[in-house]
Amino acid sequence: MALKPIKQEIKAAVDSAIFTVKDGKLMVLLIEMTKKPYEGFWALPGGLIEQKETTLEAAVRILEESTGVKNVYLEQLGTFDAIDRDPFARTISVAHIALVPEKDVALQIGEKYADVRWWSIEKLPELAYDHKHIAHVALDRLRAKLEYTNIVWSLLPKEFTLTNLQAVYEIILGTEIDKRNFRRKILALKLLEDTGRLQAGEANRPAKLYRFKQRKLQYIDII
Amino acid sequence: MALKPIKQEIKAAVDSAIFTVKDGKLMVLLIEMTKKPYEGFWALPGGLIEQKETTLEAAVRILEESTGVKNVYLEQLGTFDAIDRDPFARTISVAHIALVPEKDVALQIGEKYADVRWWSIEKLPELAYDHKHIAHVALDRLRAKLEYTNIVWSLLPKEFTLTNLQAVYEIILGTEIDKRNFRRKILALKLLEDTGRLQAGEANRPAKLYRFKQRKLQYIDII
DNA sequence: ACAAAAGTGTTGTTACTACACCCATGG
DNA sequence: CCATGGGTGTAGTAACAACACTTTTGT
Repeated sequence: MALKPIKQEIKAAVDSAIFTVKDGKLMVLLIEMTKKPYEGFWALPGGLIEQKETTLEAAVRILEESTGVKNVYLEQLGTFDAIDRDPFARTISVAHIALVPEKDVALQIGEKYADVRWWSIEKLPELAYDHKHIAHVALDRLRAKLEYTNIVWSLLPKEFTLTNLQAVYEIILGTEIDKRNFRRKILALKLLEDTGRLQAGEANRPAKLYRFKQRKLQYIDII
Repeated sequence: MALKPIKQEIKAAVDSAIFTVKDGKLMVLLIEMTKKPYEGFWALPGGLIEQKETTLEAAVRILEESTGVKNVYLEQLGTFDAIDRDPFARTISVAHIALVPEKDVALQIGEKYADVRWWSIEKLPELAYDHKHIAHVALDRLRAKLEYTNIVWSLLPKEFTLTNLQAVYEIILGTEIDKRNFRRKILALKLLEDTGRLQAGEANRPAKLYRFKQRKLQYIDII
């Protein structure tokens, strides 16, 4: 398509903002880097894409390498390509968002990293490349999408109480929600079904367990 | 970031879905290709990105080359990277959406194309590569964004009547809207201001001319 | 005077917010 | 019997949909 053939020396990478809710906080997974000039910095898990894989496949691969999880929610966030975003080479990064239920995760410290762990999005360490920017855009997208889709399912175990669900909304949005109004609204959406079972073992009245009717992305009809 | 250095042979391109409203229809700009195997096919304007430009800069450049317009609304749509999307080489395409007011455009048939023209999105010709898919995703995004942002400004001239504005909504959304409800709602958003002037020369009562207070993207508060 | 588009209000319905008490269980 | 979180209803307000006639201009 180009008028004159252009000799491109551009690399294509993926980076993933992997979120979970843990200890009452929204967390993002970061890896600690070993190479200069970013030794000691943290970064979103990522890597170059291989010749015969799509960016989504690369994101799936990298997600499994760092967390051991499969079959989680994953979507493309966007492509970040500031010319100097990577000091080593001109690299464009196709960023993704992944959402995982905390208990599914078994963190794996790859040989190329110093460390891998969850960080609260409220206090992130210094990040390599443009990853602070990517993380910020990812968080905005997550918050927005919570409002008009059913993505929360991807952060919750198969069965959960309405209080669990409300807590996830409150944590991500950073707001308090009235319990009665929340329940009326979420049930009116007909996304959930009652499992007929109760949560046992707590020192209080047992809560009903619900599940999502569909564990895949649905847009909520605002009209 | 990669464990072993990977020899990548991946090219990075941009493609743009350039929309306008013309003759009461939503149109997209296509170029007719000259090279095999896509000779005679139409495609979204695009090209490889250059070493020292960002994808957004490349999209701006290509937009100006094909339409002569500058300073129009342009946003990244997403990256399309199916492995076999381009039969010549592994190419990932960062697709963009551009919105232009029809009267600003002076189409320019570049030397590398057989033809350039507007096509109604209702009846597109056969498209090269995965451009049918990209065009479809672009249209979905445009429709969605019409609902929660003020992007319409980018399709209208500086001054316009409320009827003009309503027509653009109806054309893009493909629905009819009640005139009274539409006016009440759009004015309540406080995005418009009355210019104090009237449209003259029509064989009917002259309509007030309005303009957007801000000609840049704003999100509409749903709350 | 006629055609053509501009402009304008009301009513019924539905969704949203704010708010406080009783219930079932474990210890 | 007490502490803990689970569960429920109502009233006032705001937003929305549906609907028809009068006004101003050019010809």
